[in-house]
Parts: sequence; structure tokens; C-alpha cells
Amino acid sequence: MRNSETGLDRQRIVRAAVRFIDERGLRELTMRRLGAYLGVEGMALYRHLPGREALLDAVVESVVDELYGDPDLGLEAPAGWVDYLQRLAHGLRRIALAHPEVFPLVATRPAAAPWVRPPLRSLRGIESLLQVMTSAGFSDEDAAAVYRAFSSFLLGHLLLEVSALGVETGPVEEPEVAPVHDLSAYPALRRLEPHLSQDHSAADFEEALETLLDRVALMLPARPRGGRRAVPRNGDQ
Amino acid sequence: MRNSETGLDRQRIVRAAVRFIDERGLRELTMRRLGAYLGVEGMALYRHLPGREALLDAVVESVVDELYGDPDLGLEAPAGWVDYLQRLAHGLRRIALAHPEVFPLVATRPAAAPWVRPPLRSLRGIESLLQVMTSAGFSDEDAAAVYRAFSSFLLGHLLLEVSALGVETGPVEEPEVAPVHDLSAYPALRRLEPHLSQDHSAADFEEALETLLDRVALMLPARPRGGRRAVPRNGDQ
DNA sequence: GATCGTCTGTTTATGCGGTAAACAGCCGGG
DNA sequence: CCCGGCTGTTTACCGCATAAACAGACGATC
Repeated sequence: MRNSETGLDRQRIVRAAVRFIDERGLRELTMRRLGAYLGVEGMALYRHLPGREALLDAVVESVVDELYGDPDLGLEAPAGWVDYLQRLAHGLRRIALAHPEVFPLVATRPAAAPWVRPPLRSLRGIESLLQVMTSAGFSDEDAAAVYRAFSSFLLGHLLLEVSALGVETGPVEEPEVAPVHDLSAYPALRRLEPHLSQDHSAADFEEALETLLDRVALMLPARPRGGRRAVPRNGDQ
Repeated sequence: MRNSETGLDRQRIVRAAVRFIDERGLRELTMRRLGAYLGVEGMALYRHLPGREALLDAVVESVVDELYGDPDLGLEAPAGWVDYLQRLAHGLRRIALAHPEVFPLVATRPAAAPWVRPPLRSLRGIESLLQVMTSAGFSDEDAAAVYRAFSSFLLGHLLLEVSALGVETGPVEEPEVAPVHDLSAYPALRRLEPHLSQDHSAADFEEALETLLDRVALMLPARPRGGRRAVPRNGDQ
């Protein structure tokens, strides 16, 4: 009973967990249920993983590796730091949107070291970012600053974007018959409600990314670096 | 047995929950333990709250209300929109740092309506922000855009800042004897490690806030709004 | 002032979740 | 052919959220 169909395996389990979460949500994930999902008895999972926490860590790792493992993303051979950061940002956004139920986990799981920040969680990824930036002429300090700024940009945007998808970033999921309070006491809210409920995530993301890149470009020693596309409104500060 | 010492009460429970989380962490919070913390039998809490989820919601609400209820913050009578946004941002940061164990909850709890974004979770607060912005001459669309940009800025920065405090944004808290992997394979990381582990949160926050405000100012019809100046350090932190 | 309904905390009980421990079938090597 | 080690299964324990039955104390009503 060890053929490719039934045989368990750490990787098979982790992948199943990702699919399970994608399909049924994080709060539904249970060792026993995941076992059943794999046609197996729950306790069986402990032969391959030390426990639930380790499973969640592995899920995060697996999802993040989707990013660094994807050669289509071109992270390996970027055309300059701008290109690199753009690919990185878009790649992470793609992941967040592909696994909206998993992303909050990526975002909030405790980090191995204080400087390993979500959502860029892999040493490999951080190393690569720092390498690209310093090679491009940024000082060590600036490279670190870019890493920090980039992290919080991504975390903020992506977490909000996936949670707008109605994801259970927390618990429950009652239909809540009265989701929208009575807005009569809030005239501005009532008036702007159409604007607020419109989805601008993609455009906001791009714009914030461009702004960030412009800001980063200003750190560079001298020249604003040729490749940098001139965004119409970058005259700030 | 209903005197001020022993008598329960929704508010007393919620406040105790906040203190409990501050002291022992979110993952330690249990209905029974919170009961014990209040000198009571766990099930007693259900007389005042429908369940654990409701308790967590109330905790979030209570913490967020700290912000809007604090008159020292001057949110009621701001000197222009820049001042308002600065007070708001600093106020929220103060809260995040005061309750680092609670903040991830504020950040990730499902929103009542899709346009109620963490960490600005109260209708009152959103109304107030929109009101200030539109009164200052921003179009409805721009006011909504500012709200969105502000949310993700705050979420990203504050979530990262509290999680850097070693907070259990997720589960476990094993000391993990080997927290830092061997960095030999990551030269850039090894070289930049001192820069990365340095704490720049406050400065980064201020700088990103200033950048955001500058960017917002550019939305304004004509004049870049005179009041714009380097932050003279409000009462906060 | 006795009666009673209500409000609040307690006890008891159910079902689920994580996980330890004992167990059983199958493998490949001696 | 037997045996030790994998891998999955059973059993079992304990903590949790929560429903339900219970009990004491209060204030209002008569």
C-alpha cells in the first residue's frame, strides 16, 4: 500500500493542505479533515510532520517557493533593479491572489529571525533582493531600507486586497444578515459608498509600486538610472 | 455577589480580555482562562457575550475606540487635513505599540463591509476621515483613494512593526534554539545583517507617512496647501 | 413580608481538535 | 524464513467552545 496513489509523503501532505485551504478556508483545516482529504486517518500525518504548526509553516514555505521557483517570473535574470522589484511585486501579488485563503498565513506567521519579514519570507529571496540592489549601486544601508519599504508596501496592499475578497483572515463566516450598518448617521460614508466599494486594487497597487520605485530611484548615487520609466507625476519631494 | 468587585459586565470582560492578551498573548486567551482571570467560571462569560468570536470582535472594537475616544489626540479639531492624517497615523501607531499582541487581530479580523478596512475599522473613523478630506477640497474619488492608500500604509507598517516585537501573530512560541540559519550561503544577507536587524521602524514610519502626505497633497486642485511642513513632533510616542 | 420571576453565575455534559501511545500490516534484508 | 523498521490505524487523553440544566440572590408585586 505504498504506491503513488496512497502513499503519503511530506510533500504530498503539504500540497494537499494548500489545496484544502484554497478550497475550504484556513479555519476548516484540521489534522483529521486533512487526513480524510488524503484518504487517510489523520494521525497518519504525524508520521511525516511533527504537528499542526509545522504543517502551517510548511504550507507557507511551499506557497512562497511557488514564487522563487517559477522561472517564468524571470527573477533569475532581471533587467535591472526596477525590473527585478516589479517582477517580485507582481509575482507576490499573483501568489496572494492565487491563494487568498493562505496569504494571511504568509503575512502573519511568526518570522524565523526579526529581519525576515513577511511576505518575503525566504532567505533565498531576501538574499536575492539585497544582491540585486547592492549590485545596482545602492549602498548597504539603502538596500536594507528598500527591503523594509518593499515589505511593508507588499504586506499592506496584498493583505488588504485578499481580505477584500471576503477571505476569513480571522475566524467565523456567518452570512451576517445585517452586514452593512445603517449609514444614515454617516453622510460622507453614504455619499462615498459607491467610490469605496469600487475595486481599485490593481490600479492602486501599480501606482503605489511606481511611487515606491521612484522613491527608491532617488536613493541612487547620481543618475536616476536610465531604465527608470518617467512616470508623469514624480515631481514630489 | 453583584458588587463592583465581582459583578461581571460586558465591558469589564472585554477590558480584561485586552489586558489578558497584552499580558499573556492572544494564543493564551481561552474562555475558561479569561473566566479564571476574572475570578469566575468561564461559562459565566456567555451571559454577557454570545461567544468567543464576539469577544474578539469586542476586543478589537474596544482597542480601536481607544483611538477615537482619546481627546488628547485632537482628532476632533484638527488643524487641516495634514494634521488630521498625522494625528490619525500616530494615534494608530501608538495603539499598535501599546497592544502589540492585540494588533494582529485588529489587522486581520474579517471586516463588516468590504470597504471597512483594517486597521481603520470604525464607521465613525472612516466617516471622519472622509469628511475631513472632502472638506479640505478633495474630490469624493480622491478622498476614497486617500482612505485606501492610508489603510494599506498603516496596515503594512504597523503589522510589521508589531511582529518585529516578537509577537505571536501566529501560534507557537518555542524559544527555537536555532532561530538564525547558517548564513554562509547568503553573503549579502550576512554582510547586511547588522543593517537589517537595526530598528528603523519609527523613522521609516515617519518617512513613509511624509511621502504619503506629499503624494496626497498633489491631488489637491491647485495650491499644494501651505500648512505642509516637517512634523514638529506631536505629543505621541 | 412572603412569593416569584429574572438575572447571573455554576455544574454538567457533548463534540471536536491536537496529539501521545500502543498496535498491526507490509516491506526488504539477514 | 524470520525480523526489524516503516507507515498507517486504533485507542485514549486532555483542553476547548458551548449547550443545557441548575441554583442562589435580587427586586417587584401582592
